[in-house]
Amino acid sequence: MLRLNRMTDYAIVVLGALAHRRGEVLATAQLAALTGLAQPTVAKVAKHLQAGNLLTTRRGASGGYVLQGRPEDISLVNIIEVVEGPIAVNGCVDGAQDPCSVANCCFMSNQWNKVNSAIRSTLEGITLADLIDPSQLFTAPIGGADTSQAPHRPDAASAGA
Amino acid sequence: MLRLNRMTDYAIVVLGALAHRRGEVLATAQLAALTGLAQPTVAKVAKHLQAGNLLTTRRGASGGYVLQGRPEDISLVNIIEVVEGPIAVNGCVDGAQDPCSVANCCFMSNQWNKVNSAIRSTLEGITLADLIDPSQLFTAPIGGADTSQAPHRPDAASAGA
DNA sequence: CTAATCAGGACCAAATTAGTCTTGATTATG
DNA sequence: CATAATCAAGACTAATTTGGTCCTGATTAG
Repeated sequence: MLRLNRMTDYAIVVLGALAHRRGEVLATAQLAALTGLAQPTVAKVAKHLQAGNLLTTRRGASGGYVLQGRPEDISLVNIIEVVEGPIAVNGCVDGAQDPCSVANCCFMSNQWNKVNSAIRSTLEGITLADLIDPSQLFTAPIGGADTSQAPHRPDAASAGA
Repeated sequence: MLRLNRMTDYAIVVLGALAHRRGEVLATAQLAALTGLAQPTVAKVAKHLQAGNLLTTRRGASGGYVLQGRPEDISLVNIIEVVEGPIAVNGCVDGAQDPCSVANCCFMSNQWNKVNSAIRSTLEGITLADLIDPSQLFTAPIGGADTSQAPHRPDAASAGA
């Protein structure tokens, strides 16, 4: 437990693909092929990332997405907060989305804030560059049959067929 | 996001109450009164904690629960893992309850394990004693009207009435 | 013996999450 | 200029998870 959303996982995989092809404009279809995710899912994730300025967009024919900034400069906190909102172990920490309603939050609030910022700074120290191991990443050609190394593919069957 | 279960919050509050009355045997009814939680909820949480050896039990009339061990020796990881199961930011880390099905888990698995153990060791350094501030804790008498300082009370209305 | 209390689940309801689909705006290309 | 490709935005549905309640049985003090 203490899980990340699956969407966050997806986001990281998508960012990984973009990082790998730095500078290239990749459309959702290409990203879907690279990551093994379904195309609508890629689109949904990309929307979040776009809104969070983690990638830039080019609309229209031959449009797509480009990673914004260097992988070493994108921290896990960054990605998580763009996709899931502020990190908050419970409703008692500052910035929680559905704050604990008791008083100005309960008496433990102060302690929880410490816990939260401890976790936060841990995640801040980890970057996209750390997460992706370029030597193993996305070795399959676009549209290739071998997407078997792609992570998290709930729709792996259709992707593989 | 990256939230704890509410049950974990409850567990901590319950443990806090037991820590405050160290040595005393407290029944679910008393714990409910102290914490402002509903009695069945206390019972449910206590069951978990009992199974995880975080508290000892005395059955029968005038039975109840006692904290097992010192608050300084009970870490947050301890509590979380007893209530929620192993800490796992996603299905790619060792010990996850619903492991990612791809290969022996995806190529990022190794990185995720690092992230996970970073978080884990952060939480390992925080104890029950750190979380509860004895000076403000559970000042209301048992059954007293003033439970307004108790945290997380979805059923606050009934508790206060 | 009786009443109080924990043990262990089953069960239901509500909230959240994941995933799909539709419609509309934008732009490269011929 | 027409067309096709592509992103934008969000509505909608289905599945899963979580939270909370309740019931039945075992244990034990008085």
